[in-house]
Amino acid sequence: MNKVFKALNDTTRREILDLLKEKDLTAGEIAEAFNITKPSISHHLDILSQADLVTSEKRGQFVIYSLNTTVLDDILSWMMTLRK
Amino acid sequence: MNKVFKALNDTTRREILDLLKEKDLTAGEIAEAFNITKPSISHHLDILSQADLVTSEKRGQFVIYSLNTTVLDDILSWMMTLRK
DNA sequence: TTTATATTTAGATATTTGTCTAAATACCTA
DNA sequence: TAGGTATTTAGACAAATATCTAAATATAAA
Repeated sequence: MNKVFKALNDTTRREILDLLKEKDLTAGEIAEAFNITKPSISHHLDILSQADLVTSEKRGQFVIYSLNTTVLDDILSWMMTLRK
Repeated sequence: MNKVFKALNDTTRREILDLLKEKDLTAGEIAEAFNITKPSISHHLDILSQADLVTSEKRGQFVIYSLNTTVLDDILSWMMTLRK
């Protein structure tokens, strides 16, 4: 759960997930949505990947990112039991 | 949501919440559960308080901490819509 | 093969974070 | 009031983090 919480602890990364909720996007399309340089967005995507919150697939010159929410299940159930 | 995610992004703090799920505890009782100095635990409790994940009440020399899970609601619903 | 586009890697830097020790504050009890 | 216990505050420090620029890599197109 550590890596997931770490990945979620950043507004930009949470907004990236919100974007990917709508549809898969290339790294460049994601970067265009923010006032941050591409290398910085690439770094954010790497952290999201490490947490398995996104998956990526290379297609030609592009890298397409997709949302993966299955890793949220543990956090969700932890929070639910915390609420009891 | 920022402060809550920040507060949750630490194993010690999440374990403090787990402890408080069982029953209210004084700062000292919480500190005893960890191999960390009391000032450090106090700092963690401060971060949890700022996020409103715990409330505290002074009773004599003691400060009693309680869990407050209502601030998790926003996060929970955000995660649920992310899963769609 | 050369040039252009998409993305990541490397390295630097300022800020934030978790931890510590020492000191301060607050309350209780004799 | 004096001494003891509980907790927090202050200040320091090493490690982690978010960001940037410059360079490297990979693919596509001319």
